Amino acid sequence: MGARRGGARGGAGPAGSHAGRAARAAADPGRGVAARPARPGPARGRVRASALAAAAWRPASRPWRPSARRRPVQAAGAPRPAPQAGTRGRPPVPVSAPPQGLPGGGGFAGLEFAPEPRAADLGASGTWAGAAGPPTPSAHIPVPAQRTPPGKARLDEVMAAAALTSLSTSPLLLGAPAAAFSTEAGVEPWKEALVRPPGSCSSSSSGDWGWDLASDQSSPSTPSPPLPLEAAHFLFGEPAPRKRKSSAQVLFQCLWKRCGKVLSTASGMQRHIRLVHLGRQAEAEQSDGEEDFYYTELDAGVDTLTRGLASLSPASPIASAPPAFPTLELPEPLARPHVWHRDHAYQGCLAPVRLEPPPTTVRACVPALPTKLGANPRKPRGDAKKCRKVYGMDHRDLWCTACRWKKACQRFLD
DNA sequence: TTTGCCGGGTG
DNA sequence: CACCCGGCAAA
Ligand SMILES: [Zn+2]
Repeated sequence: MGARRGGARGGAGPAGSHAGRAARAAADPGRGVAARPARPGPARGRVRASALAAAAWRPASRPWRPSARRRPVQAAGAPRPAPQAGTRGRPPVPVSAPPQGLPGGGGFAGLEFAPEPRAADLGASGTWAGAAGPPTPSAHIPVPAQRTPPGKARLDEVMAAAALTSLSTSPLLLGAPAAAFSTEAGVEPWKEALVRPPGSCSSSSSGDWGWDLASDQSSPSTPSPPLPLEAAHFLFGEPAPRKRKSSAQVLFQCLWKRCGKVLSTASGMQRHIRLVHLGRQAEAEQSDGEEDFYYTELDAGVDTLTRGLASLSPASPIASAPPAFPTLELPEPLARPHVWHRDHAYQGCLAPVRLEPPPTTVRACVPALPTKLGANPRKPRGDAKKCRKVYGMDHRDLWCTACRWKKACQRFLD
């Protein structure tokens, strides 16, 4: 029936607002996407950023998936139509433009001012240059081999014993992760995200995809959330995580973002995490158990490991898994690094893909539940905060396209 | 109340 | 197709 969609909810925008998008659309020549000023105020250059982002985002394979390319990408000096008087229930948002919220040279601003050339540049390189671009990581598994001071990777045998002692301590799931977040992500996550220039995504270096907020290079001591939450979730949600490991050999895998390091001893792993990721001085005895969160154990020789690897292979037949949930896909990307790259060219390399082993492992288990739930129509609802929550209603232009369209978020998948 | 997003619209 | 939003259920 619709028809009523004149947009203009009691909201506000009298003038052009009226036909919500209609107006905008008309006034919006080149742009299609981030054209949304999100609020009556004139949106500075901000748009450009998201424009780029949106323009490039493209899930590998997902529901309703918007096709990769949207309209022609923005016109250079396109004056933003601005108005768009909150067609939405933009309630109490008299706030001022976000930009000013930050210090002059502040992160957010950085992007906004991105000079056109830059933008164009990016667009180009981000999109295709990837091909000729950096060989990137081995295009396979996240190779750690990047930093990790080769120096002090030794005394682990020694500490093993000590570490084992503290190993038993149950992880303080509340403490560790929470703390990690509060450190920086506390206030303005979006800012942080933007701070990192889009270019850095494809920063040749070694495998720098996915989230790389302030993780390593910037501040080793301030661990950006690797995936503690997830880890926790699966640790608990899992029906029978560790079944029989008595006979099987057990390995320990680092869950840190793109580390995935596998060690044979828990202590070794703990030390690894403490040193490399937590930035602490490896003193096993002082371990508060936080490390426990950043690694998981694998059943070598058993499905866990096997499967994990399997899904990493280009030919991974995720088909086997129940179609209930969007499994973690990466067959394509892996097969064709180029495409892969393109994916990341979007929105300041937020968090599109996490094709690391850890999550994989998790995934392998989760879907097991829904098998029977096939009848269940509705998905449980993601646990992660989505664009809306993260960026807020103001800054809507920072949301991923999906979110803007009220679709399932693509950037922060569950 | 807010958030996430399905389903269904529009051009 | 891109884009938007009503409206519901979960949080
Ligand atoms: Zn989103």
